[in-house]
Order: sequence, then structure tokens, then C-alpha cells
Amino acid sequence: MLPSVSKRDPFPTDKDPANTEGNSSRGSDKFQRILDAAVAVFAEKGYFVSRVSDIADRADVADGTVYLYFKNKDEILATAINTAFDGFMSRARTELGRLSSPSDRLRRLAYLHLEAMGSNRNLAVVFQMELRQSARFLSKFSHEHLVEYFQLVRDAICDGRATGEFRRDLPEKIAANCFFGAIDEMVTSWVLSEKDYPLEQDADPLVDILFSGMKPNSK
Amino acid sequence: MLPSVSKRDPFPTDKDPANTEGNSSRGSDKFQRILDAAVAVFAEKGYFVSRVSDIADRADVADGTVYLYFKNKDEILATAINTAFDGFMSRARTELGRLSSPSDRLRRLAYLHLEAMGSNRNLAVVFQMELRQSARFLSKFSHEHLVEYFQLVRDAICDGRATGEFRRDLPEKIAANCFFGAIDEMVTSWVLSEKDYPLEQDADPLVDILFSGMKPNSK
Amino acid sequence: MLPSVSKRDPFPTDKDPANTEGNSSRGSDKFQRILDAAVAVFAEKGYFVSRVSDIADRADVADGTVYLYFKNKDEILATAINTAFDGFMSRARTELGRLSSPSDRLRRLAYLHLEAMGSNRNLAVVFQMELRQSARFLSKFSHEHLVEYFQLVRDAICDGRATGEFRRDLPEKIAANCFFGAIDEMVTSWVLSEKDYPLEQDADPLVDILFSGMKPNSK
Amino acid sequence: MLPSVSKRDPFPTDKDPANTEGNSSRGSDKFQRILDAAVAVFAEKGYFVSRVSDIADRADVADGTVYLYFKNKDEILATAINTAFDGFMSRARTELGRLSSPSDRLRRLAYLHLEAMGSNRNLAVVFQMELRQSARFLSKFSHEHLVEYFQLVRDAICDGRATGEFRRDLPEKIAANCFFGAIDEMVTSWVLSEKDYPLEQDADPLVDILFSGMKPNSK
DNA sequence: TATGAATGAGAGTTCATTCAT
DNA sequence: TATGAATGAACTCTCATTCAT
Repeated sequence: MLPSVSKRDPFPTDKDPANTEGNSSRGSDKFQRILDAAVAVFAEKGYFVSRVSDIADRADVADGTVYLYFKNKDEILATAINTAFDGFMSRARTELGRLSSPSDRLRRLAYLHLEAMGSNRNLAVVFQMELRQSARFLSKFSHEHLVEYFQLVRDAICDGRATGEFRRDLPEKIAANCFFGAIDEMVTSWVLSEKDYPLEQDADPLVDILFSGMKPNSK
Repeated sequence: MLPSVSKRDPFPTDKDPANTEGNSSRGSDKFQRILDAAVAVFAEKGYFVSRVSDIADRADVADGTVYLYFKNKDEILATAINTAFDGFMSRARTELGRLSSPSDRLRRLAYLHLEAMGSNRNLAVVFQMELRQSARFLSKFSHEHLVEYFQLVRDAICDGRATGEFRRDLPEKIAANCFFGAIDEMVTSWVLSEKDYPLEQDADPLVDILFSGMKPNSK
Repeated sequence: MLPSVSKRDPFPTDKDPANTEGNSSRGSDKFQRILDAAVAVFAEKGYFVSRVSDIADRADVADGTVYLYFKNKDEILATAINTAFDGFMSRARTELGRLSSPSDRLRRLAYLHLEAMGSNRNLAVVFQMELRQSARFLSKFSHEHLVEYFQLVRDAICDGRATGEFRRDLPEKIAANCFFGAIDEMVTSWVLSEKDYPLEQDADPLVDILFSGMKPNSK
Repeated sequence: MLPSVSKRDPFPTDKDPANTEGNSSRGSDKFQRILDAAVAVFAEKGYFVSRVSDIADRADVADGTVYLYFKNKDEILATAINTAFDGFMSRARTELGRLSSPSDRLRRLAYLHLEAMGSNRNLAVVFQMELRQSARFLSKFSHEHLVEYFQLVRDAICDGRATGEFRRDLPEKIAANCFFGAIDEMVTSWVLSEKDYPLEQDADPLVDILFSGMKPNSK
């Protein structure tokens, strides 16, 4: 999942892979290289502490080259986040579309979320550390993405209440926050720990708690 | 709760600087004024985008004055976070100490957490937006504070499993993450929304979900 | 010689030595204390790197107090240099006045010079390290003092040529430079060395070289 | 000698930046231009009073450009001094190597020293005014250079005593100090005077004094 | 006199961005 | 396309000096 940050290439010109000079690597996956480098650098140092030249160095391109692919530093982060999010959301929508049971959908969503994050630590770090911050200054992203995600959750909860899978009196917004918050915290916790355990393994126990609660089932 | 960021004033001298004109705020307590100004500015623009001169302006002191009270910009944020956290933790520990039931303790903690955040929006913004980021560069703070908080939660869960209030097979760490994550997300959600509803009102429904789950109680 | 930097006190008011508060040290040799502190601090770190507050700390007075005795930082250095120089020159003139032989006068001057410097290392450091620099920005001092000193030397050389003690064709200015330069370098060398050998012991061998040369006396 | 402060240009690319207007100096060789500008500015105002922007202005580059060629302000001074010194020492060693007579070597050294200084007044000012000061804060330089120079002098003196050209009882260190101090003072004197007489013309009379003394040859 | 908190101009340095090649 | 030297605005922080007490 989410092996790389971008799926959609804003420069679809498939420029000739044969380079003028003897560049050992190929000619032009530069867009992707810069994006991956940026995620790595942002993950390591944080957006504001990262320098465009760090990214260029890591991507093995000249500083100026970065500006052939991105308008500015902001846009690099925005693109990284947006692309990853779009990729995730489209996958999530596809997968959830196949499931009819609301609780199955939530369980699957939790799994996909954790799996996506667990499969790309750098990206996970950026998401957990930079996303909230960036909402403040990233015009593109803001939290529209999160709204989409939340809609998925709220729809499932809504449906679940209708079908009786969830309590009729379940407060939709609060429940959605619990769901997202719990998963999000699992990721943060994983990101902050040194260990690299498979994050998605916790999806089921987590969902069990959310579905059935911490207390023993009353008779 | 947490009406102001600091309790200890290292400069208790009731000095009055250049107070000829209508200096709205006091005239002394510069430490507190700078700290409050910093929290407001950080809340508005984010730590990195905030300029020390913004803080000085807001506190109505000269730029240099900031450095009489704080070693550098980092330390302002660290002090704001640490003071608030210390205040919260000491209050929380006192209050929880009075309660014997583990589930009562968690319910109370959720309430105190939401109340604390809800009573100082600027500080809440800083916590939700800057805390994770800051873990990366703030030597003082890091996430030791969070560890303390989590310990409170895990102790309660542990006790609850022992007393039978919680499921014997409840995975402690995951449950603690659910608890914290859910509350944290409530705060984030509140912070991002324009509305200023009383945050603590959601404590009970939230805890109900965590305790009893989203599904209807099985028979 | 030159045990302290100042002889002439611009604040001759012998303010009551009994202090209002229980200041353990006496009441008011503050001018001198500041001056001595300044020389020590300048010697240690250099004029520009030294902070007025370093001086105040060392003199055990408040920063503001420094400005009761000196117009500004420049004036502290100027006063230190001028006072020391005046003291030296007046002593030198007195002593040389007693000697009729031009070569005796030069020999005595070399001795006094080395002795003065050797008796106050801090002051010597300031002289050797800051004097030339300071000529550039110290309006008071400039090198008028050096001109006085050189005049002493040139007079002796002039007289010596007249009496036949020195070669008739001895180029006066060059010889004076040799004399001053040689002594000055002895001091610099002493200042840079860690060792604290008695500087004036080198006066005689030095003067011997200047008088008789490095080569064996022809026939 | 020493017409310019640096020999090695790390940026030999003959690049032409924004050279539309009548850029008096070249257009490339920024390294050299900055170094020369720095020496001129340091000579005029002294190291500490000089601002990096003064240097940039004089070199006709942007402030930031200075930092493409030098790590910081310190390094500019260090480079200026070191380069000049290295150039001088290598020239001196070559020239002295050709002379067998110790006294010829010293006479030549005096000439080279005065000539080098006399050929670049700005550099001479920096040497005379900043060198001692800088020993205190310039990690790179310190007085290692001077030690090299002194070694040249002491070797010659030592040899001269062995060959009988110099007195057997000539105190080596004191004599070396006299030699260096005398020359150094000639330069200082020239630097402080407004006049621009050819400095090296005084080499011979100076050396005559040092070799034969101020007194008439006995017998 | 003496204090030291407060000031604020100004320094060195960084780095996102540009643009001639 | 790609480069990377060059730019210069803007930042943090320092410190000489002032002045109310």
C-alpha cells in the first residue's frame, strides 16, 4: 500500500528516458524522486526545518530543478499529502464499496488505514507530525481530505444505526471521532516507537473495543 | 482549568515600566504576558511561522525583553507546554486519587481533559497543532509528558481488569490508545471547528462508547 | 610600577566610605574597581568581545553604575590606556631627567618600559593587543601618547649623536623605531608566552644589541 | 609582492552574473573580489567595526554571496591573513634558500618583509592592526605563522653565531625579537603615517643598526 | 549614588527562489 | 530540461545605553 507518494503525474509528458549525459539512473522520474525525497526529509526533520536543498540533495537533482516540478516548498508538501490521501481514499472507497455491512466497512477501513500507514513509515511520520500543522498554511489541503475520510466513517455509522448494527442512540459525530482518533493514535504511537511491528495487526482488537466496549458485555 | 499558561512568576517585582499611556494590560508580570502572547501567536500562526517580534508586539514589550524571560524561542513554547501540562497533571492526579473505581477515574480524566482544553482555546490549539511537531525539536518536553498521562490511563485500565470492571482480555495498550486518541480527536475537532461549544459536554457520551461500545449490548 | 590603571580620579569627591547598606566591601572606590575590572576583562577577551556587563560583574557593580563613571564603553578603554600611559610618562620623564648621558637615558627607558609592563600583565595585554586597534576608533587617545614616547627616544638619540655617543650618521627615525619596536616585541613575546619571567631582566641585553649590534665589534 | 590576498581561486568558472551595467571589476573571481574588499574594509574600519554588508557592498555582491565563499566573517579575515602569510613565507624561504651567509639572509628577509608590506597598504594595515587581536579569536591562524617567521630569523642568528658573523654571546631570542620588532615597527610607523614612501628603502639602514649598533664602532 | 529591567537598533546569517547558461 | 551561483528579504538574538525607582 502506498509504496510511493504520487500516482498522478502532473507532467504526463513521458520525456525520453535516454539522457544527454551519462546519468547512471534513468532520465526522468524526477518528479517522483523529488516527492519521495521530500517525504523522507520532512519525516526526518519536519517541514519547517527541512531545506529545499536537502530535498534536492536527497533526490539527487539541482536545487533549481525542484522548481521545475513544484511551484514552491509548500506545494511539495501539499502534493505529497494530497497524492497519498487520494490514493488511499480511492482504494478505500473501492474496497468499502464491496462490503454491505456497516461494521464490516469500518473494520476494513481501520485495517486499510493502519496498513497504509504501516507500509510507508516516512509518509506516516509526515502525516502524523505535519498534517495538523499544515492545515494552517496549506491552502490546497486544509482538512478537506479529512472531511472526506470522516464522511466514510459517518456514513457507515449512520447506516449501522439504521440497520441496527449500531446502537440507535449512538452519537454519530462523537463515534466518528472515537473511531478516527483511536486509529490515529495507534499510528502516532507506532511512529513514535522505535519498533517496527506490523501496525495493521492491531486493527481487529481496536475495532473490537470500539464495537463492544471495554467493559464486559452485560449479560 | 488552565486559565493561564503559567503559575510561577519568577519576577514578582511590581514594576511599572513606561506606563504613561493607556497600557491595557497590567505593567508588571511580563513573564506571564509574554507567555500568554506567545500562546496566542503560536495558536494563530503556528510555531515556526510566528516571529519573536509578533510575540513581543502582542505582549506589548520590546523584542529584547522577551529574552530577559526566555532563553530563546524554543523555550517559550517549551515553557508554555510544560507549565500547562504540569498544571493539568497535578490537578488530574489529585482528582483521580479521590476515586476508587477505575472506570470512574477514566470518566473523570476524560472530563478534566476536555474541560482543560475547552477552557483555553489558544492553548488547546497549540497543544493539538504543535505538540507532536515539537516532540521532534523540543529537548525539554519531548513526549515524556504524554507518557505520564498514558500511565494514568494504563493504571486505571489495569486496575479495572483486575476488579472486573473491564474485560479480562482487554489489550491494555490498545485500549489506552483508544481512550487517548478518542479524546484527543474530540479536541482537534473542536479546535478546527469555528464553533465554541462546551467541549466537556461530550465527555460522557464519549466514555460511554469506549466503555460499552458502538454496538447494542448483546442481550 | 603601574599597579593600578588610574592615578587621576575624575571624581575626586571622596564619598563617604560608609555605605547605606551592608556592603561588605568599602563604599566607593568604584571608579577604580570598574577600571581595573575593565582592564582584566579586556585583557581576557579583547575590547570588542568584552561586554559592559562583564566589566560590571567583575567590578561587582550594576551595569548602570558603570555609566555613572564613564560616558560609554570607549571611554573606559581610553581612560585605562591614558591613565596608565600618563603615569608611565611622568615617571619616565622624571627618571630620565636625572640622567645626562643619552645612552643611559635610553637604557633606563628600556628598563622602565619593560618593568612597567612586566608589573601588570593585564595592562600589558591590553596595551599589546588593543592599543593599535584602538588608535582607529579612540578619539581621545589615538597615537598622541606614542608620539610623546617617541619624542623621548628621538631626543636622546639626537643628543647622543651630538655628543658622539651615537654614530653621527645614525638615522634618527629608523633608530627610534628599532628601539621602540625591539622593546615592544619583547613585551608582546612575554604576553603571548605562558611563562611569567621577569620582563625587565632582558632590558640590558636588548639595549646592548641596539647599541653595539649583533656582529662582533670590528677590531 | 603580495599584490593580492589570495592565489588559489576555488571558483575558476568564468561566470558572468548580472553584468549588464558597467561593473568596474571583473564579473567572475568573486572569491578574490570579496577577499580584497574585506581587506580594504578591515583596513579602513577594523575587523569588529566592519560589517559583512560593508564587504559585500564593496565587492559588489549580495550579502548572501559572501557566505558562498566564506563560512563566516571570521573566516574571511583568517583567509586573508593566512593566504598572504603563506605567500610571503614561501617566497621568503625560496629567496633565503639561495643565500649562504646568515647576515645576508637576515638582510634579505628584512627587505622582503618591508617590500611585501609596502606593496599592499591595506593588507599591511590589517596585519599591523588586526593580527595581534586576531590571535585571540582566530582559531585557524593564531600565531603559528609568526612562529614560522621567527624560526627563519632564529635559524639565521644561530648559524651566524656558529660562523662567527654574529657575536658568540648574542642572546638568540632577544636578538630575534629585536629584528622582528624593529621591522614590525617600521611597518606600523609607515602605516600610521599618511605618507606613502617606499618602505623597503629603510631595510638597509635598519639592518645596519641591528648588525653594527647605534654606537660608533669601537676603535 | 546605585540599580537592573527595559529598550530597540542593528548585527550575522540563512535559505526559498530566480535566471543566465 | 537542468543547473547551481546569486540574490536579498527576513529572521533570531545581542548588548550598549537609559531611566524610573
